[in-house]
Amino acid sequence: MSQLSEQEIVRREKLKEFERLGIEAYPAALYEVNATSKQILSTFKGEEGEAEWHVSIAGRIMAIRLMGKAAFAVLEDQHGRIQLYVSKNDLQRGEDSTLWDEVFKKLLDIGDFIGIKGKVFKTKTGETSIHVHEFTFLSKSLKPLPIVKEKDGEIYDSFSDPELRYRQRYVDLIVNQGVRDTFLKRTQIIKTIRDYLNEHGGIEVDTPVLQNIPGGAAARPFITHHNALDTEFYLRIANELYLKRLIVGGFEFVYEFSRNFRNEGMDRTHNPEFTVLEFYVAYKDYFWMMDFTEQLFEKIALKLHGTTDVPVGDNIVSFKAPFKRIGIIDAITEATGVDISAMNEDQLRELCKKHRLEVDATMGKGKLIDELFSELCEKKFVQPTFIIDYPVEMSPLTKKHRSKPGLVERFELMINGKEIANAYSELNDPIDQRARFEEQAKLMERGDDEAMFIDQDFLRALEYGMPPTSGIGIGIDRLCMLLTNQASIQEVLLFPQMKPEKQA
RNA sequence: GAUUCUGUAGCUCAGCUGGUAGAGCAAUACACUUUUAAUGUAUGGGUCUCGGGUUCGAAUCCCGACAGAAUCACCA
Repeated sequence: MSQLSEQEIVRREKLKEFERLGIEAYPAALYEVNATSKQILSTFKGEEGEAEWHVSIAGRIMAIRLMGKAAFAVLEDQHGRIQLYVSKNDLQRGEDSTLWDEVFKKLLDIGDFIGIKGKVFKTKTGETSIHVHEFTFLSKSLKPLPIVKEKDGEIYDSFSDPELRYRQRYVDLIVNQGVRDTFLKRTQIIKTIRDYLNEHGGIEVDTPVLQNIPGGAAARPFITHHNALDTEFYLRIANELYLKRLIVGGFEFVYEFSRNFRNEGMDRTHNPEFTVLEFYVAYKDYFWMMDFTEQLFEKIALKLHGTTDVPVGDNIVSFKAPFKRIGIIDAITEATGVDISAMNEDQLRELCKKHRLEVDATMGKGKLIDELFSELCEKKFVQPTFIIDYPVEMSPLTKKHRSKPGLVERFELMINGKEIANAYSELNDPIDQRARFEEQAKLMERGDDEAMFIDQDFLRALEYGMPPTSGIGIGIDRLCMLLTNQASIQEVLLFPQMKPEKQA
């Protein structure tokens, strides 16, 4: 604990004053609440003849404007802020004016929690307020909050240092109006998805985070150690292979909001732990999945914004289904003007070099095409677009295309120049799957540290037979960034990863 | 991981070419019974991120560390 500031000392001294007056600064008893700031503000009209409305509400004091024998204060509860009007007369108890002179005027600080009872009214200037006739101390705040002021939409003295905001998210949530709203939206997005999947027969499951073999994606994992087993485990990079095992087991529609962990760089679109929704539906293919996905996205946008047109940065993104669909080969051909469909690995490498893309010997045909696409095309897709039919080399878990040789039945959903979802007709041929894993093993030998491990148990499961299935992974954090119009992943994660704080 | 920028009061910031720190809000005291960035008067508050160096003298210049942001690389 570092040294206390002057203001912290003052607040601590007030605690002694509480004791002297016999008032509990941290009372144990519940406080009965029968209204919220939002309810009051949205229903009270202040018209003549309107019935008197006595409320009991609780929250944190965010401002005090003391004016002699009366005062205005601002109370913040979960739903918003409401103004309080307090006067000496109303807190007077016979001869005893302690509640006003001592408790309200001297001991109450910005940041303290109080409960109040009073009558709703409108002030001269027309602001709905509560005329307080009783107040109870609920919890004392010992640290001064940053004071953010606002007038006509203009913010003064904002609490804006990103480091402080993310490390002390609790303070950010208290003082910055709108931060709480972003996270409520995140919750609503997830709830909308969950409801939608449940309505369509989805079963929510939990699969292991600690895995022997980190499978289902190309990424570097975190490694941890189990003491009793004296074994290394990996934190999952994806849950795909486990969900498919459940399809083998007879579930026909499973989903999981999967916290995944990847030991890679951090920036404003990457956090070491992040959330992906994956779901798998038996007897479906990737065409069905595109239909289902665009319906889902349209529904989320409507639920959240009441419209399918969502502002994202400088653009308006339309989530109105159906979304555009284009083959990845066509997309690259369009961007480069060169038909790459018949090119071999060396020709592709040359093309990459021509566009000044970094390539090396470990990159196979699939990676080269991926490179071309993500460098030359990805950013162009602002409106939701399904990029479909990827080369087999870059999709080791995807079923071969039913009619296009060399391709697989896969799509990625691009929105605002970013990949938001990735889906396929799942590869369920165990012989083919084994061959694809062996390809990956070769890539690993060539030095690709993101190539997949061979998961023998997963192959064994497939050998028992998996129905034709379509599956998808949707990046929930990025979806939330889109729908809340945030440019940084840290704005949609309550506690984004940070380097450990140095203790003084 | 690389490059650039940033770190001064509880918060947001100022501090020119080196002379030992300032504003607004917040706090404290007083005044004010419908204010709303309330107002007025007065007061207090700082190991200038940390550690070295140059200098008579460093918030300021140099080196290093720590933390954050932006861009790039890797990736979702």
